[in-house]
Amino acid sequence: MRKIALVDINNFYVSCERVFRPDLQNKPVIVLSNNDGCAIARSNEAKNLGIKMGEPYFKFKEIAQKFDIAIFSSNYTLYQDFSNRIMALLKSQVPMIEVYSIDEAFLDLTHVSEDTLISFCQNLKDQVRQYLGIPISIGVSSTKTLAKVTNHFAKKSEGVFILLNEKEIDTFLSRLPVNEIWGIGRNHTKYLFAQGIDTAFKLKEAPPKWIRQKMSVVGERIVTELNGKISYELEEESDSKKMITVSRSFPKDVTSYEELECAICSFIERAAEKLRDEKMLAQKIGVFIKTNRFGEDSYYSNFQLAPLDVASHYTPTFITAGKKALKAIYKPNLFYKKAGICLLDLCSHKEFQGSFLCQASLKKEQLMLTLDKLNQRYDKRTVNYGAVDQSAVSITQRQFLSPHYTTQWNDIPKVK
DNA sequence: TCTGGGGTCCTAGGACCC
DNA sequence: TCTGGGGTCCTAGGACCC
Repeated sequence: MRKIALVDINNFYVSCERVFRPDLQNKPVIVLSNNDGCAIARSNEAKNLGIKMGEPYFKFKEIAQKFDIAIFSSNYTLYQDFSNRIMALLKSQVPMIEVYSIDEAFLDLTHVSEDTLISFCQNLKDQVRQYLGIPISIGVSSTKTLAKVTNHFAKKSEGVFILLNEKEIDTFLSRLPVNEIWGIGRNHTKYLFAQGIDTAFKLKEAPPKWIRQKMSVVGERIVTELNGKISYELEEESDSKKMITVSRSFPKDVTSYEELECAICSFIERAAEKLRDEKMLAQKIGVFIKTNRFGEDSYYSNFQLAPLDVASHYTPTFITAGKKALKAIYKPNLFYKKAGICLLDLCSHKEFQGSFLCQASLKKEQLMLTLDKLNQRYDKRTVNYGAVDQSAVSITQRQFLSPHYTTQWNDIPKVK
């Protein structure tokens, strides 16, 4: 039988901060998101005070003061560094590991005999604690989904938990609300509850065909895994990224074009930097802007650019606006036109150009023309400045597009 | 007043080709 | 006025994850 472990770092960001602040052990601690917006990591003590994941800081500020909660702004560089060290340590102890996220990894422990499994895991846990000062939990079962379930119960006990016996698995599945299963989110939960499926065990017993119909293959795979059959294999080598995004919510509304342009240009620089780190090339770039999603009407606009078009040999051919954007432009207060112009500016941005095969492909005039056409199509509607709350730049990458694209990263001409 | 950021996968439906 | 069928590729949007 396969034995798959899920290692999860407990309250990861909080645990990192505590390494440098041992006085905060057993005290409530919270790490906030960008702009100190909301809680993204909570110590157990903070959880017990009722603070929810993602809760905005201004909503729990009073509680924080009253109970003397230690508050930290996030320090992702530090957390990533801790993560790398922990993963390296785990890697040195097992034949196969899949680093799933910054704070989680799946390990293949099939080689470990059942009677030594607990001590093996306990030892891993102790090592991470000893060398890095970080607490982890380990759950072991026969599939990834079940390992996730097991880890859930590991957190409630001593930090190591093993479930391999089917009867025992069923017992614990009966105790687990269906929404706690990996891959069952808000929407599926609502649907499943309406159907009377409220525990993991009931989902396990649900007819696969019906699940497939209602929840697509994704649901079907979950049910398969709950039944102890693998549908998600461990994947050791992570493929290269398919998308790179740099996005930010603004601390206050942005209402001028200059401000917006400035923000987007800095996103582009960062995105291009990441692209180079990955040694990849961009196929497409998109920009979106959003008005405040908590406002009465929330507008969203998304623009895409395809600078590399195989058929026309690198000629930039179109700017498209998504359906939502098309709908949105019929509403006032949207940066429709301005966002388009912004995109054009990006094309001449040196960071951006560096990520394409051929600078000559970026002809501003051509893009201007396309944009003009687009504007004509949607009428000379007056577009006012609106308040933009969030913006992003994303780059998508696809494999090299044709045999002609044999250029290596280093051969790409640098832009002066 | 203040509400994160970065990803993946799946599907329906449109565009396009022969 | 009638108006193929099958295949592939692409995109937007939904759902979910940490």
